Amino acid sequence: MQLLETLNDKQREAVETTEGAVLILAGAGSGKTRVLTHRAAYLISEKGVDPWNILAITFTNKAAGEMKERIDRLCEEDGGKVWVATFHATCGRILRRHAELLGYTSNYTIYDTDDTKALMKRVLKTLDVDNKMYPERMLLSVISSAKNSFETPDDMYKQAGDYRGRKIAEVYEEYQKQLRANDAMDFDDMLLNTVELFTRFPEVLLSWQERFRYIMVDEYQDTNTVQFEFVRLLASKYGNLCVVGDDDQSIYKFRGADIRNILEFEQYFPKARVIKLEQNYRSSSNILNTANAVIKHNRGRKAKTLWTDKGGGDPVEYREYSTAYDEAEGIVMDIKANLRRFAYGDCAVLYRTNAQSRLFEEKCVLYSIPYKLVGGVNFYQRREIKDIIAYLKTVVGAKDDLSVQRIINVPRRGIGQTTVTRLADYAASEGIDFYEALTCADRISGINSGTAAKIAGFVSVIEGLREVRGSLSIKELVEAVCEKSGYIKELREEKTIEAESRIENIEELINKAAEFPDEPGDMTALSQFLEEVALVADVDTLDDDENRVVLMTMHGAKGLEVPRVDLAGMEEGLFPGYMSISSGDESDIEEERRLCYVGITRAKEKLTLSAARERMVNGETRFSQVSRFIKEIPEEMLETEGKSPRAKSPVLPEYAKYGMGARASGSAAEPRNARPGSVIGSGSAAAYLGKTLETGRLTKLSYGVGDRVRHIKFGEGTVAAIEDGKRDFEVTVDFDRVGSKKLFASFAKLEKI
DNA sequence: TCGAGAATTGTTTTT
DNA sequence: CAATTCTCGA
Repeated sequence: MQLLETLNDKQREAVETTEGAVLILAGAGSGKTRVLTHRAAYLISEKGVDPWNILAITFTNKAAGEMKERIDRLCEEDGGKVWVATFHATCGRILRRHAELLGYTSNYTIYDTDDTKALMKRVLKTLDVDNKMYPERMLLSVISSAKNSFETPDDMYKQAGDYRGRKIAEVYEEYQKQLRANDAMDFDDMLLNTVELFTRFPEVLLSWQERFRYIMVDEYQDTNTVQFEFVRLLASKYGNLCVVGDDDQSIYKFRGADIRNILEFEQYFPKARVIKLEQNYRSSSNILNTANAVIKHNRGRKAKTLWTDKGGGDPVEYREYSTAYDEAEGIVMDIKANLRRFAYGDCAVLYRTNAQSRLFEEKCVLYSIPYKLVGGVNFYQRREIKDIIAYLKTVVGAKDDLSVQRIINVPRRGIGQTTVTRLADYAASEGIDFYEALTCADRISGINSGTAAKIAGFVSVIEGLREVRGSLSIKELVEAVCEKSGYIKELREEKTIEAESRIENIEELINKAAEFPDEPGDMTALSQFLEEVALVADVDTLDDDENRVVLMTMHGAKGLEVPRVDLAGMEEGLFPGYMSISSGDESDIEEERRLCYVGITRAKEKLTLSAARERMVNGETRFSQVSRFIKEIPEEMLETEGKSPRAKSPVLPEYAKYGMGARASGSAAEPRNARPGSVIGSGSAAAYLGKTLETGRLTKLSYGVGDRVRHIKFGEGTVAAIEDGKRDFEVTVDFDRVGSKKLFASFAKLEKI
């Protein structure tokens, strides 16, 4: 039983409780991955469970790979047979098997964010909706949250309070229709459809219940309602469900994650055993105390106190720079100066937004520091990669119009927008696929013979590839696509550095294809390859063994641990972000605070926090105050280059403004508090540090009780009451969608309609 | 049809 | 300051 020897009492309890529902509340760094891997190994080697019957769901593919490897190492039998995958990969694999039952082909396509955006554009065109009034981004996010709460277009239509709401429901309906027509699913659909499959076909559900008798879910705090339902259904026969999570690390509310899944787990599973892991093995006590100091400002969390028997370690540092440039330089130089202690691979720079990465990247290049940038544009989302993938999809015969339209003129074939529109219209009127329309282009009115010949050229490229696909491996097929389509040729002729790196990326894709095990002509394998490619996240490409500084967002850093961490951009308006401050909803701030907690707890030995007083945002210089999260840390816990940060009196730039850039204040959309020349907070050190944060007061509101108003996030509603509070008006609004909320007028930015 | 240059507009976070 | 969209001339 040496499997259990390396575990503490609580961990051991978690491993040994194999039957029934178990909720493991695992604080940051408390060894939850250890518990999960040991639990799987214990099930196999001590309880004699067939690895085939175990399902473990992780948050990223990288985590899945690592967990699989560790389980394998722990047990002599083949732990490799344990199904370890993300929610999306799991659903993808299940759906491949039963797609026909739901009216898809087993060849169905997965649409990523870019694809759905393109599709939405087309939806707006077919419905003749003004995309100024209804931006795609907003529509997609509304649809996504609808899907995450099982809301159909019909439901949405019935619930809609006004014209706008009904219009959005119509868009949702058409969007789904077009997805269907393209035999495609977006990320949300993958989960939704699996749940639908399980509910509509009990015999299918039963077969999977029999398969997965033991289920474990990692990062449970970030599951959404649909994922919860998926897990609940699967576990409802045997009831062996073990979830591991930490409510303090729930950072994906914007993506539909519902923290109630963890807070109310015991209500869903009354017999659930709850086990708390509170000993932290990762961070020094100075770091841990800092994390605790911040997170304790959140309400509505499960009581727990992380502790460690580690010593204090290095003091946590806080550095304030005058510009974001200085900040990047300071951090990078400091990493360089401390190389004896922390190798490049031991360092991570974390920030709130991807946009911040550029400065760090520049400085790393400047001082020739090896770095790895995670996030931003995913490898598989690069244009050239998506083009090749689109070719592959077309060649396999996926009825994905979007893919065909994407590549019909790539490389240049002289087939323009007008022609594509004509073809699409024709296809729509005849009720055929877009590609089919291409094969009879010469019969379509409005297309002249010259254009028809160009289209025929494209068709013959595809047909030629279709003829050979049966005898080629995936790798060879990718090569054939690059060759026959003239894609590589066009890039070569460009002779720019840009084109050069595109070619390199394509070669990288060919390498990936070569690694994929398949027989020549195996179309199922090709579908799998395309699916895998669609579900790769950027963190997945992170290789721990490389000796490079990691640059990424705090979201991306979840699940990671690094000896040295720099948290950059600790400024009000950036972190916590402007949106969370202005929404007037305290729970938004709490989510940011959890993110801060996640960031802090990534560090094992050394943590440095930093802020810049001045930073370029949207081409405008923005001045900010120090993040409230810094102020939540007791002064004596922070070391600030000998001096206390609060004793310093920083010089306030003349046009200091709170939150937004200069343009907004000039736009006169609403009365601004800060006229140029009137410095908020009077420039004294105390005011700068926000002890007496003075946002100025609105003296008049543009709306009154009974007026209809619009809120940037909650949508439309009616003003129920206005109270003249101490420092601001407190406005109570009954929102159509989200119910009644109390907001501060100066933050909420309500718009009268 | 297509490219160059102008204009506009935008901010979280990601499977 | 981008990145994307728009506009216009060839």
